[in-house]
Amino acid sequence: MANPSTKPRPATIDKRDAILDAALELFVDKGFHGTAVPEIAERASVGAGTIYRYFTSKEAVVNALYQQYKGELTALVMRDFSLDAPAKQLIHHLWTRLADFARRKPRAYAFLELHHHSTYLDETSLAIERRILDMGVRFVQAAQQRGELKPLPPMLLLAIVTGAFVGMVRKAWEGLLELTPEVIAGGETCAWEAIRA
Amino acid sequence: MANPSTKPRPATIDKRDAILDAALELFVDKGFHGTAVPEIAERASVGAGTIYRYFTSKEAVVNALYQQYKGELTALVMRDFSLDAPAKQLIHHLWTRLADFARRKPRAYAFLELHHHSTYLDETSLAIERRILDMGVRFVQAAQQRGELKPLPPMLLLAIVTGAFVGMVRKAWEGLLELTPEVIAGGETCAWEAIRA
Amino acid sequence: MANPSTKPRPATIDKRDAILDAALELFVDKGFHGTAVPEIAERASVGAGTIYRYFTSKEAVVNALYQQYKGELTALVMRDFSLDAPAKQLIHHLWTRLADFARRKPRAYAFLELHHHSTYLDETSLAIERRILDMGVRFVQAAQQRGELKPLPPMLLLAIVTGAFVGMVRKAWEGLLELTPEVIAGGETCAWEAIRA
Amino acid sequence: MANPSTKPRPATIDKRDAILDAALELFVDKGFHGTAVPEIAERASVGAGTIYRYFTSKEAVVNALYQQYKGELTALVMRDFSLDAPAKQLIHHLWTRLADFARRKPRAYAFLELHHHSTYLDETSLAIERRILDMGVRFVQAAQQRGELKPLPPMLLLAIVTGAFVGMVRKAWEGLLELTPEVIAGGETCAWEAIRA
DNA sequence: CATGAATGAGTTTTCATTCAT
DNA sequence: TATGAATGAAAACTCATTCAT
Repeated sequence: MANPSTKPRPATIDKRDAILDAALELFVDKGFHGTAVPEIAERASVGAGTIYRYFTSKEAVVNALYQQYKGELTALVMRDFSLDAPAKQLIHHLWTRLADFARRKPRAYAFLELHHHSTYLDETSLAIERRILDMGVRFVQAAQQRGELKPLPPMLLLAIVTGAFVGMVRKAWEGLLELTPEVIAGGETCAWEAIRA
Repeated sequence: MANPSTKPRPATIDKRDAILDAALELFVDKGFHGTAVPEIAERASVGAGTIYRYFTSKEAVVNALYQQYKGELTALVMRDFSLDAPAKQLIHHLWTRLADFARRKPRAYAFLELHHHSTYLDETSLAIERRILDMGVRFVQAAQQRGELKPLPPMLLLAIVTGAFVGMVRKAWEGLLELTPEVIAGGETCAWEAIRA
Repeated sequence: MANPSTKPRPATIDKRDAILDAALELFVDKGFHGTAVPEIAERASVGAGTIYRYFTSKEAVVNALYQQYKGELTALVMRDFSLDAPAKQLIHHLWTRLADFARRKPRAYAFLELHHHSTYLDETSLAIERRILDMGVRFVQAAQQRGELKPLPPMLLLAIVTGAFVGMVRKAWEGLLELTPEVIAGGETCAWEAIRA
Repeated sequence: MANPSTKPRPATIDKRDAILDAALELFVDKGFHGTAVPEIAERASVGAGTIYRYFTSKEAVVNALYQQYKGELTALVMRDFSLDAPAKQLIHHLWTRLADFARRKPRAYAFLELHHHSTYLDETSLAIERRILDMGVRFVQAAQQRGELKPLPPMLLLAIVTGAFVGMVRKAWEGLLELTPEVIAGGETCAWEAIRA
């Protein structure tokens, strides 16, 4: 009642978001093929047909989700990221930003993690992934040239750090580890000592 | 007369194995729900109905696969595993055994990794997983008491090491990293330095 | 505005009824297991999947049919049934009401008769049957105490009368007997003289 | 051991009979379409393929059963059946012979009763049924001409008597009535009084 | 002869998508 | 624009029948 001039916006955005939110939860819990479109509709409190007014297909929904959250995560990590800061500082930046995202939006992080390389992701989604990886490799190489990191294949160091992070978060999903600030900081220490020269 | 012990071989074992092999590949590539039973049958060069002579359902196939390979991997890691060896040696043992398995049976390792906590795994499958985890935690605690590892939550250290390993192997699946002996050894060094006190 | 109470009519009720009608015919002709769901769908001029919007399974369809028609028949027989009327009058009531139903809805009567004790009937369906039988036995006992019926086991007298009725109707199904008013009345005479004291 | 010269007979006949016996039970309990051929094989302690050495198809099994028992029952009823005996005596003969069969071979009687007019019976099976019916009608007509029976359509009288008998036996199947000699005799009295002039 | 493993056609059921309202 | 009833193609699964042993 506060803003009677904006007519078609609120509902439209609300619906699209409701669909994406519902899909996110279900895809994480039951997988893409294990989730039925009417199920998404029901959880979104939306008619089944409505989903097709916002997305061309079920695949379009996963890809929209993937691109939205991968973009969000990338932006979060990139902001204030100085390419020539010391490696230790870069790791700190990366680790805390990722942890922040994973704690604030655990579903979204789980979704990105679980749907990495699925057959139903389109070229756009896969391209984002590749671009981020490329950048990571360049950072590692730069730091290695400065002698800050172990002289191992950059891809291996990247894999170790991101793998360790994913390992930590997954245990948290399973309820086996609580992501307290201490745990996150401890994980960062491990990650740093894993790759430092 | 020469070999009276091999009776159920002719086709029975072959067929069951063919089905499991086909299912392994497809489940890794397209997921459980993304794989149709007739698809498995075709790749196994077997009639669709035949699958139901060996397994009661599609779920029974995933669980058979999970239990077979998880058992195999567990046995491989456990053999000659001395509980009171120095932590560094334990990490070496774990890392090389896992890497050996992941290199020899990459599909099987990928399968185990991707299907960890799926809704279609039965209680037996999930119990195996829990048992292994328990054991891991106890080893870490023992080593921590000897002052060999960082005084962080055991579950975190476990997560860091296994996460790092999975990260390494995943990059190998994607063709971004080759699992040469040097790379594997390098990864081990990282893992060890990540958690050493 | 004129008729606000009839809302779910347009197609919902029509479709459900079309499915039940089609299933009734097919179940009578070919049996429950002998009838395929798409066959029902085709005869009902409905998509195969539509059946599952109205019934949870094929079994649910038989049971819905059974309960609908058994209820209808029971209500028809019960209406104006005076418990303490002379037995001859009760037989007349019963016989004519049953015959009326059997003539107006021969398929439905055949269905009820053929599916009496099937393994796919659920507890609700079987309970209806038992309740009716109980009532019949009580009527017979009362009439026997008044000396109107033969002093034989009530269940036997019940069996004789209902059996005779079913025998008559079955010959009509087979086209060997026409259910004219005279035939029906003749059958009633037989039934009455069969059990009268 | 008494007769070493008859080699292939015992097993062959045993097997065929075992198959028929198993099929009889299953068809009565679960219906024709509800019974799987391998199920019959298992209950007959015979390989599934063996059934096809004795019968060309599942349908051939039902028809063999039908013809065997219908023939047996017919022969039993026909033996010593004098066409010109008084109707009361004929009813007694019929009723006691049928009851004898129904008590000695309840499964077989149930089978004949339940499978009367099924789509899977072949022409031979159906012809037997028709022939018996014809004969029944002629007996009734003869007795009517002698003034012993009610002047109602012969098919109706036949239907009443056989229907009453079936009604009696069915209650026995359901455990609601015990086929003692008294009950059987009581039923006969009812049947006779139902149709007597 | 007897078998039972193997099969593919056929069964019941689900679900992504459409479209009349 | 939003809906959800309707659908048919495709899923999981069953079973009558065959055939190598």
